[in-house]
Amino acid sequence: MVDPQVRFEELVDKLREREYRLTPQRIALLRLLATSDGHPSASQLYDQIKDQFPTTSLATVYKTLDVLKGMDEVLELRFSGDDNHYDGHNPHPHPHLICVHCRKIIDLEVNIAQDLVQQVSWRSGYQIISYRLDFYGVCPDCQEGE
Amino acid sequence: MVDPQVRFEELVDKLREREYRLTPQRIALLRLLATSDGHPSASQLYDQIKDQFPTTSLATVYKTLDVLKGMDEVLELRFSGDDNHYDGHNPHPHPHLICVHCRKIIDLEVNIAQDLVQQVSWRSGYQIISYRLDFYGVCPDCQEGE
DNA sequence: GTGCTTGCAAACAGTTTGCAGATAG
DNA sequence: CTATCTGCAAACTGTTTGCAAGCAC
Repeated sequence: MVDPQVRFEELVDKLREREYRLTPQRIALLRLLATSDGHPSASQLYDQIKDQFPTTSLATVYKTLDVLKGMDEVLELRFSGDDNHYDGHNPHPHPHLICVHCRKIIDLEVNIAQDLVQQVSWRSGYQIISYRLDFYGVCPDCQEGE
Repeated sequence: MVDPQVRFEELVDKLREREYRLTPQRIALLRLLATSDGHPSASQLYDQIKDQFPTTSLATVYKTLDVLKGMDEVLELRFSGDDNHYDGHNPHPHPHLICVHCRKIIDLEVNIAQDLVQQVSWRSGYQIISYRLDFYGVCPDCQEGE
């Protein structure tokens, strides 16, 4: 994983390059995205920003996330019956592993799916643009507790 | 794919077995699920049922879908920024291919992901329960039109 | 100073729920 | 006959939008 500080500065630079304004709220969000290694949801991000900026609003979080999504700098993960989660480290599609018990979401480092994309494209005639691969299971910690 | 009529009767039997009541609205929904080979959304199903039962409601569609989900007889597919779609043919997880242009959803017959599940389970220590694999792309029809 | 951004509140969409009346078994 | 199911309407959840005031540049 990229160093959080480096990633944070990268995000700041990208916003500046495109002449987006660097408000304190945005800085706080960028820092959170760069440092939190889980995959926080919008409201989790909001809760943490609120500690520093008590008047901040969820709408602002969403608006900034929209900007970042549009720049392909965060990956939005929508889950069944859950709110969306955001990955600001690696904005490109990659497999995730979700614990159905504690809801922890981890990245799968292995990029097993790259071969699949080629195969599927070839077999179906589709021009494959992207994919989404999630595994649902019980993580080692939660297996013990049962 | 299983013959729609056979699948329809199968669904009817499963409901009867568990002593759910076979109302005309439910019969209509089961028939739709068994025959429609796209992956209809709740409101698409509702629209079609409404032709036969003008007083039917979306809530009833959802309630019956809930029953079927609970029996593992339909697979609910939630998509980003879209409403849920339902697969009543093959209720077990399998890969899908979604055209980002015409929104068509097709099943991938290949079950490439079975090996992956094993690999991931072994590498991560997770007890894998299920997975979700969607490819996003442009289908052959939509490629021509561009 | 200009106009992008914030933050509130209200709107929105899909889904779920409560309940009185209808109906399958 | 009775418990389940229907269908309406209202509630709910996460997300989006409109707009006046605020602030980055």
